[in-house]
Amino acid sequence: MFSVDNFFSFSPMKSRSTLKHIAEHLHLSISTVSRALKDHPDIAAHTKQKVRELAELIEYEPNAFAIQLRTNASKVIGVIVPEISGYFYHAFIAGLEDEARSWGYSLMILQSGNDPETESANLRLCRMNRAAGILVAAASGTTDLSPFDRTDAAGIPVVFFDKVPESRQFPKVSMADAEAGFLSADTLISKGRKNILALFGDHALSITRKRLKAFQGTFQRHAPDSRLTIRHARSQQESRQITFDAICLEEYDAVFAMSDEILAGAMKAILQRRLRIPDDIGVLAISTGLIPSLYEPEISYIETSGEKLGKRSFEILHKCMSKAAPHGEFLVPATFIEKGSL
Amino acid sequence: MFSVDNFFSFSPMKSRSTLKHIAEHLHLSISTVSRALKDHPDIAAHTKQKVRELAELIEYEPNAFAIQLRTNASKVIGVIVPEISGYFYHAFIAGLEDEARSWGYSLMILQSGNDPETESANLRLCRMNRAAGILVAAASGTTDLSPFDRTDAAGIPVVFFDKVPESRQFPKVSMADAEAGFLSADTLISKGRKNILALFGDHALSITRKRLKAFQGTFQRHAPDSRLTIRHARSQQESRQITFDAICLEEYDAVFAMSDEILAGAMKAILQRRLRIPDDIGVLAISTGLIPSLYEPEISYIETSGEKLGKRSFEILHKCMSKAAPHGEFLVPATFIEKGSL
DNA sequence: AACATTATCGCAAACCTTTGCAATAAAGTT
DNA sequence: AACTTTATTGCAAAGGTTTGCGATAATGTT
Repeated sequence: MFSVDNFFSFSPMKSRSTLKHIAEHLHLSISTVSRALKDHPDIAAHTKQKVRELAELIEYEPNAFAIQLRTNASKVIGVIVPEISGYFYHAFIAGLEDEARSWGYSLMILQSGNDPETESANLRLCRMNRAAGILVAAASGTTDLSPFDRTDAAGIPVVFFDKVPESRQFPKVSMADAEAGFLSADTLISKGRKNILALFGDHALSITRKRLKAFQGTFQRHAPDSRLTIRHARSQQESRQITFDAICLEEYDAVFAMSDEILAGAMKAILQRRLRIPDDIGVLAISTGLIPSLYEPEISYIETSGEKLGKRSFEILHKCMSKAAPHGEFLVPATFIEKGSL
Repeated sequence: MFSVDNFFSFSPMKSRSTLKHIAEHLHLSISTVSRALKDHPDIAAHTKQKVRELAELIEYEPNAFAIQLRTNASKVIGVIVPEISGYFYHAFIAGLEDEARSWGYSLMILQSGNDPETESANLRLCRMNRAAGILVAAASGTTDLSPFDRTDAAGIPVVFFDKVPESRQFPKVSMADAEAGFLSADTLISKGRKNILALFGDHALSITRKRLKAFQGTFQRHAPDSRLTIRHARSQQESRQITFDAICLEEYDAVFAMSDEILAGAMKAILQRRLRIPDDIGVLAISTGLIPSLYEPEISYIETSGEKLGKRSFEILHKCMSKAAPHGEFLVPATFIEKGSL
């Protein structure tokens, strides 16, 4: 019938493997070829056979651009994060990619660098590429939500995660911060820790306030006689300094760190003072899990899994994309992972 | 002339802002509008003015699909890595994104999970999406390079990074492993360490062999009287066990870890034995930088920066995309970062 | 006044695929 | 024999943009 050679002699390889070429060499119409390849019932079995054979032979691969133009939809999900690196987002992205791939979607990753302007430009990119949906961890400076409105109006669902704005307009998925705070306090109480240095992040951040509120509330309710020393740190260095000063001044039962960054700082101070864990001092953190696994003994922690958040976020976004618009805020539960530090 | 209202009354917002609509409402042809928007000299100044105004008013955003179909090229770079998370790749991706964005490119991130089949599928995805170029950290099981050939034949440049195959066909960019090995040895020697426990990864990996060879060679040449204990570990746990056993049996000057994972294991053993750094024992690692910064004192390390590798990789790929095909292997230099552990 | 130049702009094809509908031929039904 | 079904395939439009070339009118040149 035909060989690879004489096919290619007609059209030299150069990505010229289109429906049209298959059609020409089989003396069929483009539409027939198109239907044959997607197993349309209208097409005769022997025709399908021939088409499939040639398609395989010349390694036909559909042109995504044409399909996307025709259907005006892509299988790409835009992801906008302040930074890819750092303690948290890469885990999120990994989990998200896993889930997305199993549904046939790919990820388009954009960093905002915490700059609302870049964020807006990235959003525009997603619109131009007709992303199927967008996941956003808002830049800390973002107050104007109109760029997101525009995206939403263009029919591209937007779901916020982790750093979510106040607005109730968009679906949001975040860690169960209150639960994590509660669980932290509960764990410390049940381990009999009474005199605790509790390190939190920037008080301006809602995540800090949520965790702190639940943490304090739980102590007041279930162990009002405990001694709680609350401190706030805005960086690893600050956390270290605060911890060091504190443990030099006084003996604590335990140190609690509300995040990986804070934990890293606190651990430095503890290592510097050469305190024994858990005998001299107990340690508990809210964490993604990597950092706690680096010490000896490993640090017990309340897990706020980036992977899980990623998977969950995709689920919510996926619902949004299939017209069944969910609404409100969704929480990824926190769980206690026991290691040897308490 | 016209108002927003009566424009929208004609065509209700629904992402219907195309060149065609601008043309109709301005009684111009599509081509004129297209040219006006890209400041083509053929178009009269006042026409450009009007077009731009309306375009802005209705928030015109070009349809990327149509452009890509027309030009058969996208501004997307495919990135295939074994895993996004882990000690290294997220830093790479972050650096790459930074550089790519400044050139107007976006990233499409795919995980292979170290599975050659998934890798091949991801490659196909990149082809279908006519990626402008592809960066690949090969899955460890990948031996058949034909999927990459096919991509290359389709006119999409492929550049390998980090995990690079033996083949000399594709450009490769990787860390200067030999240099890192040399630098490590040199640093240990110049700090006067004589009895060293040196921990390396899986000997089957080329990265291990390169670093080890340079490391050993340097000692033989510059400090042949040193006592080197070489050990191989395939995981954090193994590294820890090996280190623990070793430092229980004998007193070492220093511990050297050839990677973050190995370092993490070694540090656990050191912490467990409560050895003082750097007095009881010195520590040096080849690392990305995050892990060493978590201990007290921070660990000195030879930096193999994922960010830098990302930026460099983009540069090489960028050259490939502009027909100036570079060739061979490119190395990102390693530098010594001094902290307090030696 | 006849011609050449310049400034603007529109036509139409091309990129590749999908899909409603029409067309054709073969087979079955009365 | 006239008719309806069924099976198979093709036509053509649509999706939005880019671009070579042709068209028109206005201006400049001899």
